[in-house]
Amino acid sequence: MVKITDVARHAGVSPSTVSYALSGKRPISEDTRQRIEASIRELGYRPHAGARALASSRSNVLALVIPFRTGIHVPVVMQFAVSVVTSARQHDHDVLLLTQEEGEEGLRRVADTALVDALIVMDVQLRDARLPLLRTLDRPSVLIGFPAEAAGLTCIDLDFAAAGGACVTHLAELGHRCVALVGSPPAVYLRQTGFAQRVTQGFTAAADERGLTSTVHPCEATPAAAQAMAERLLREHPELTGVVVHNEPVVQPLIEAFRRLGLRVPEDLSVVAICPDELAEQAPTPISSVAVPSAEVGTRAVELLMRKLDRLDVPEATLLPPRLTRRATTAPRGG
Amino acid sequence: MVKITDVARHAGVSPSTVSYALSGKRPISEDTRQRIEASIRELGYRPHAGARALASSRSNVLALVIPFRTGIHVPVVMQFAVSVVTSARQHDHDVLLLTQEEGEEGLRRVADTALVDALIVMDVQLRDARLPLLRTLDRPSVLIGFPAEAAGLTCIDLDFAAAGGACVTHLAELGHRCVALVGSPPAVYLRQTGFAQRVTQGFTAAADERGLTSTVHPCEATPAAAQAMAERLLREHPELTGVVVHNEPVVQPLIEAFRRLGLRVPEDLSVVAICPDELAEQAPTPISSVAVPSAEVGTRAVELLMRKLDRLDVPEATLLPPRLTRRATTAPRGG
DNA sequence: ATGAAAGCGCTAACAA
DNA sequence: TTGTTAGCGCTTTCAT
Repeated sequence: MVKITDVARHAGVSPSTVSYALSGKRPISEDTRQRIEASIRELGYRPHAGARALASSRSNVLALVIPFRTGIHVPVVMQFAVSVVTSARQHDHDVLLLTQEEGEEGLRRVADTALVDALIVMDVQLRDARLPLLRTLDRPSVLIGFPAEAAGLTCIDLDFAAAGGACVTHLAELGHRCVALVGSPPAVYLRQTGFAQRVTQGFTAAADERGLTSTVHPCEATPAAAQAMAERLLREHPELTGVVVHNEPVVQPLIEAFRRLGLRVPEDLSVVAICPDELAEQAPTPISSVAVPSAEVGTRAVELLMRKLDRLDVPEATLLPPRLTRRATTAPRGG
Repeated sequence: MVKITDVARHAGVSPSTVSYALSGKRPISEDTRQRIEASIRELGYRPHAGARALASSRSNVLALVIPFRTGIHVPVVMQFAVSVVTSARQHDHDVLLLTQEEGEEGLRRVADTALVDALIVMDVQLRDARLPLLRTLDRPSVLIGFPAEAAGLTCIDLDFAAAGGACVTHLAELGHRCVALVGSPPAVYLRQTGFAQRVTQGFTAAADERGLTSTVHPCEATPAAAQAMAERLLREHPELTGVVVHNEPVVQPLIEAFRRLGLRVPEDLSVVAICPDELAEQAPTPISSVAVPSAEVGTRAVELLMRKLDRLDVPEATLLPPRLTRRATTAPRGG
C-alpha cells in the first residue's frame, strides 16, 4: 500500500506538505504542488480513510436512515436515496445506509463510533422516538419531515399543507364545488406521520376558505381499495366533481375505477394527484399533479448538513413550496 | 470521548484486554469479562470506527453498488438493498451506498482508500466494464447477475433461464400449445443485461423441447405499451393461450388489456409472471408467478462475501432455483 | 512556504 | 490469562 510518506519521499517534501497539498488548508507553491500531484499519480496514492478519520475526526461519511414499511411509496424513497448519494459525493462525502429497523440504537452506534459525521433521517413521525436522541447526539442531523416539536432540529420537506391547498385551489378555479381527498392508508395516519395529516389540513382549510364541500378518505394502497373507494365516493357524494389523491399506488387504479363506473376523466370528474412528476407524466392520461420532489429534498438535505458541518447557520425549517402542473386529468366543471 | 484506555483503567485491566474482550480473539476470564462489560456500560464506551479500521485494516463496511436506469424495477432494487443492509448488520458490518453512476472510479476509490472491506455489485452486464477492475481489486466482491465471462468472480442470481423454462413447463402441463414471452424493455436487451436474455433462452428452449409454438416480445414498461402488446399478440397469434411476462410494471396492465379485448384470464388465456411474490400476491387477481427473490439474493450475497472475507471457499456461481407459485391467472387450456 | 513530530484510538504481536 | 508496546497512516500544531 502506498502511503503519504511514500509520496512525500518521491516528491522530495515532507508528509505534512503532501497532506496540506491534498486538503488545501495551507498555501503550497505551484512548483511543489506540481511535483506532489505527479508523485501521487505516479504512485497511485490513495489516502487511507480510517487513518484520515482518526487523525482529523472526520469520516466524510453521512448516514441515511430509510423507512421500510407499509404506505411508503418505494420509488420515492429510492429516488431520494440516490439524490442524497449523488449530492453527498459532490461534497466529497459517502453515504452509509441504515434501515429504520435499526432504530435509535443504530443512530447512536454510527454517531458514537464516529463512523459518520452527520445523519439524514427520513420519514420522521409527529412524535418520533428518535428526536430526543438526535438532539443530544454530538453530530448534526437533518430530518425529512416535520415532527410536532421541531425546536432545535433541522427539518425539510415539501410543504404538504400548501400542496393540499394548491390542489383545492386548482379545482376551485376550474369551478368545482364538491371535492374529496383520497389519502394515504389508515396505517400512515395511525402512526402519526406528519405529511398525511398536513395534506388533510391544507386540503380542508383551503376547501373551507373557498366554501367548497369536502371530505377526506384514507385509502389502502391496492387497486381493489381504489375500486371500492371510487364506488363509495360516487354513492355517498353524487355532487363530487373533483378528487385529490395523495397515495401513489392508487392514483391510476382510481382513475380507471371512475372510468369503469361510467365517469369521464376529466370531463365529468377532475383528478389531481400529489405524487412524483415521473408517475404523473407516464400515466396513460397524464395526471395533473403537485410534484413530490424527492430529488430536490435529497439535495437540499445534504446541503443543509454540509452547512451544519461547516458550523454555518441553517434555518430550522425548510418547506419547499408546491409546484402544480396541470396535465390531462383536470378540466373545468361540467366539461 | 470515552476511549479504550478509560475503560481499561476503570476496569483495572490493560487496554489490550479490553480489546480482546470485545473481539473475542483470545480467552478472557469470566470475572475480568464481567468487569470490563460493566465498565463499558457505565462509561458508555464505543470503539472509534476509524481507529479500529486503521489498526486492524478492517472497516467492517461493505459497498453496495445499485443500478439506476430504465427497465429496472425500483422496488426490487430497494428490497435487495434493505436485505443487504439487514444481513450485513447481522455480521456486524455496515453498508455504504454507491450508485452505478460513480462507475469504476467509485469502486476503486472506496476499495483503495480502505473505506470498505468488500463490494456487492448489482445489475452486472454481460460484458461489464467493471469486471477487470473487480478482478484486480484487493478486496473481495460478489456480483448480482452473471457476466459472459465469470471466471475468477463470484456471482449469484436467480436462475433466470430455469425460471423462463419453469413458466413454459407450467403452461405446457396445463395443455397450452402456443405461448409468448413479454419481456423487458428493448433497452435492457440492448445493453446486454444477462437476465433478460437468459429468460428468453430458457423460455425458447423449453418451448422447443415440448414442441410448443413460441414467440418473444420485448416491451416498454408502460400501460400503453402493454395495451399495444396485447392487441398485437392477439392479432398476430390467434392461437395464443399462454403468456409469460417478465416485466414488472407491465404485468397488471397487460392482464387488464387482454380483458378489455374480451379475453377472460385465466379461462381463455393463462398468464404467468416472473416478478416479486409481493406484486403477484397483491394483484386484484393473484398472479401465478416465479418469484424474483431479491431478499434471498441479498442475504446470500452478504453470506458469500463474509465467507470470502474469512478466506473460506465459495462457489463461483450460485444460481437460485426458480420457485413457481400457481395463483389465479393460469388454468388448463380451454377453460 | 515548508518541516518535524506529536498524537488520533485502536489492535496485535510479543512477552510474561 | 493478562500486560506492554509498537505501530496502523494520517492531520495538525508548533517551529522555522
